[in-house]
Amino acid sequence: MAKELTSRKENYSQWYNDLVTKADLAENSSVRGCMVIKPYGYAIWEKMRDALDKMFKETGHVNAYFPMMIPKSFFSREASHVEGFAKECAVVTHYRLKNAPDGKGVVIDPDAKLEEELVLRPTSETIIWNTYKNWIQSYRDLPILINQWANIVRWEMRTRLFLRTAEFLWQEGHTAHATREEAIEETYRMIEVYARFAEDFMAVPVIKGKKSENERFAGALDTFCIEALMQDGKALQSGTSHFLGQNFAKAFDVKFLNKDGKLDYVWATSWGVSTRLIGALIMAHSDDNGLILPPRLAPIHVVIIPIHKSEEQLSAISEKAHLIKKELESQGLVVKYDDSDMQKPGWKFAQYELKGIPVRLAIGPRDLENNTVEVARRDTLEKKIIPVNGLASYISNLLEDIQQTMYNKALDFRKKNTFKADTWDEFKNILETKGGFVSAHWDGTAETEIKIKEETKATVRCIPLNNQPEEGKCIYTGRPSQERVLFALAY
RNA sequence: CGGGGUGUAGCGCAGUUGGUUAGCGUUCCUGGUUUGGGACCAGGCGGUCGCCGGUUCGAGUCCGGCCACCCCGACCA
Repeated sequence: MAKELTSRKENYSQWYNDLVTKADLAENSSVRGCMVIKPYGYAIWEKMRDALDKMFKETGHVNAYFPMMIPKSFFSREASHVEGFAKECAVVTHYRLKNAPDGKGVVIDPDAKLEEELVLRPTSETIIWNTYKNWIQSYRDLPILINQWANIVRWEMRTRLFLRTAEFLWQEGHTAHATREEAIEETYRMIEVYARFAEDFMAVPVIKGKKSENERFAGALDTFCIEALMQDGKALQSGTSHFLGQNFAKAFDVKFLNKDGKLDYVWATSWGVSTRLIGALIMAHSDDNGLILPPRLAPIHVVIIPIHKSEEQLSAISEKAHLIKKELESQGLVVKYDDSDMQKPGWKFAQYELKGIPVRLAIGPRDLENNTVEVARRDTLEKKIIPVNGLASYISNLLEDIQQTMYNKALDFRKKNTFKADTWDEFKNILETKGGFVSAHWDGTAETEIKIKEETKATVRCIPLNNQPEEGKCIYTGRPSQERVLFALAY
């Protein structure tokens, strides 16, 4: 119906772009590669942020804030970290503008050159570990369990709204521990938190796994991730948790006195999810009519639309609608009653479907007579006439059902699009014809992964955490392998 | 940074070998009729044709330069 939306079949990425802009989530800004997150898109982010923040607090973390600008020299401390980010750093070199000599506009004041350039954070490990150094002296100061909600700048070549932009919002947790075991435990704990969030709130099933050497975070010993499958068969990395070992402690000389009175370097983790999750949410669930939002992240749960001919009818309907609204709100739901006379009901139906509001109620003269409402659920587009009596409990059950149905549908999709490949031909064939996750043996070397990537564009998304050991041969080199890993084309 | 493409009203586009006052759809505004799946009629607002220069009696149109954006690659959450 949505006459303005490109269909997924016709052009998946155009569909995505159309959807993001037409559902009013975000738009491109006048700064190349940077997006404006519009109120509706930001409302979804706020829901995500609130849920995650609560989960972080429940696992013992506190929030803090570190500066956006980081002295350039900090980046040269940890070698692999620099290498990972050097190519995408924006650098502040001056601190003053002045009027142009010709009177047209302003120019950079050459006299205001910074002694040391500042880098807009692509991530905050360096500034944070430079700070932690001053906070940590003994094991009694540990652990430090801090999270920050912040913006990040990474100068990307090609950008797409939410999926990859030059600036984006995220949270980054940075923890410091006395022992290796404790840090590793924290790394696992947080990947679990992310997986739980993705599945319980976003209704997106994810594979928890470990990254290959190629895909690992620059500066980490191990990177764990959650990977989700999108409707076009491509994987999207949706969250990462890194075990940083003592790399940053060594780079920033952060030592503590342990119980035995000996100096040791501190163990670290970092973990993050970003506004990219909104991209995952869109691509996992939505259809050709528009967004489909899981109730637990929908900014508005229920929209009520009156259908009337006369003013008298409208006021009678409004009266009933307000009662229903109040009752639903008392159950903690966010309800919008759209009695605006600007658009016809049909237009509103299409509009709220585009915006992905989980439940729509329509009330017309017939309903008034019968004391009913028409209930439409967004995920299946099913419509039912329901008595007003007991409506509130019906709706709250319905929202639960929608949440669950969406998850099941996404899980089913992933199952149907996860394949095993045992030969190189099979492997290539699946990637070319079907997409999805391909479970295959791999010899574990970076060289082989790179070769496979060159020939198929697919990468090792992760080595699943719940993997069963299995003797096999690498799909590419034939060398022995102990377990299957997941390959996919990725965003 | 390579290859391709596009810049004309808020959005989507047309504009012929150079020729009057630059047009169509949509959105928007006004009034009226409508309202159970994207209504209709009438009237109206809205433009430095990406920018700079050149050719010409005359440039959206031809020439030169620049800029921006999009798509495909390399790079990445």
